[in-house]
Amino acid sequence: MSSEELAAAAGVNSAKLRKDFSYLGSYGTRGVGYDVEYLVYQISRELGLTQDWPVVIVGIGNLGHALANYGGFASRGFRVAALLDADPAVVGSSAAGLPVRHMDELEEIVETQAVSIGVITTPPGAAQQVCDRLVEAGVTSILNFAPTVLTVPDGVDVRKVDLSIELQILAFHEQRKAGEEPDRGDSVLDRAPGPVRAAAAKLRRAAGAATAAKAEPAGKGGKPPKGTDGELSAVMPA
Amino acid sequence: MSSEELAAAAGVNSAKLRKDFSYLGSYGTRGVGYDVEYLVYQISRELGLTQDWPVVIVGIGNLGHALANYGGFASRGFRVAALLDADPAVVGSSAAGLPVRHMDELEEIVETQAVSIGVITTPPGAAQQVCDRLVEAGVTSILNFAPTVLTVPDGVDVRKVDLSIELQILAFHEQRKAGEEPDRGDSVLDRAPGPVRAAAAKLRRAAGAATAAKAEPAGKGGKPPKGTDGELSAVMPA
DNA sequence: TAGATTGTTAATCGATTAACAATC
DNA sequence: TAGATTGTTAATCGATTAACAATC
Repeated sequence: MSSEELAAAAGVNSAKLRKDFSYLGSYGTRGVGYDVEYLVYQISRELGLTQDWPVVIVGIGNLGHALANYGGFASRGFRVAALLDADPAVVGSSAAGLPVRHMDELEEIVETQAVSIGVITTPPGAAQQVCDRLVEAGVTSILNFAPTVLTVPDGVDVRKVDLSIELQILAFHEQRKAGEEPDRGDSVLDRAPGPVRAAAAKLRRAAGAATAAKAEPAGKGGKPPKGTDGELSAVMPA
Repeated sequence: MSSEELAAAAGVNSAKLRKDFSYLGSYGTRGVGYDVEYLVYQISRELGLTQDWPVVIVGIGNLGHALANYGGFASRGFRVAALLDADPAVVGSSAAGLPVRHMDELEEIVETQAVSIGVITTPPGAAQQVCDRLVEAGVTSILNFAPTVLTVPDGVDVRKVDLSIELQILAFHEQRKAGEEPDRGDSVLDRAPGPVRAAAAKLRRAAGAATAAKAEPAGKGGKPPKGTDGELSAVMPA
């Protein structure tokens, strides 16, 4: 398949696609194109998706359960090495066919199964303590679903998942839809500088058959800079 | 507080911070700085976080439960208007203090409570059908947790949450850590072009006291382009 | 008024893309 | 060999940042 076809399918520029691929190596054939299966394998390998990654999930409430059952993990090479909880009422139950084990077994599990990634789905109050214990046991990457910022020593990676962020992005666009004029004629945004105009265009596409204009009261104080209409293109994804 | 102080706290450049703020309006005072409380209010308003956003959650399994209980929603102005499920065994139970209602009540709920945002936490097989029904009922923004790509008409926004993406990012860095030389001296990356060097530096920071080098077998075929060491800076966040 | 800091312009930097030599 | 398409260079475009006039 040619870079042109791949780029069309992915919705990107073909030169960019070729340049990005070139960072991984030289996996195409001039005059022919790319072998898709081979390409997928090479990218997967570079991303670490061909490896087996044992993970422990700590805190088996609803979210812990949901993650244990999540099909997307297994298909990307993540294997649940153990489900752990500190609550004796939960320990011994099972989720996704695995027994919930006690936190005290953490160290042994991490060591014997060479676990380097831990997932925290505890209540916020317990998260830092669990995190410290994971790190102490030898875990060097932590995925945190608890709404707390975790402190870790150098050499440990933490990523925080905020389940409401995507909802906030939707609400932002929803708010803009409500403010859109049903009339699709010229707008001050068409005369705005490049990035603002692009963002406005995307917005219009998204808004489609515009919803009824619900007037939003103008904020007190301060007027938006000329030609931007208070556009948040710089901080909000389309 | 001055843009300099705010920028230091946020870890960004102060000129960028002022420029970004200027897209929203003129909320600072020359010679003085920014009134933080006022600024927070203005940004929140622009992002739509000062509005009340009623949402429906469809599919009350573990993930639906977890989201219904998620504290981050309420604090950002999201109000659960209803929990819905098609399974009679689940309808009538309660989650987060709310009753689970039957899918058939969807249309009435969306209309009477002016719901414009729907959250889908059903199994993948049911997601498109649920999505169609939400759209039909008048929902114009959909947050999809089911591992399926949804098709929607123009004017409807969809965002898909893949719970394994952050885990994949951690695994990517974990893989790089394992390949890092404990010796922190010069590396081919220090002679690489700008973006690659920057990514390498970030990686080193993250890796901290390097973990023991676990040799990763080189992939068959194709060698990385000169000076990049197969770096994925273009596609992977730090 | 003198000092401080914003909002914005202009310069710089980096990322994207057009163009093309290399080569299948 | 002629046609096609990669991998990469150079040009373009856009985003970041330094600098500074405006002004509190």
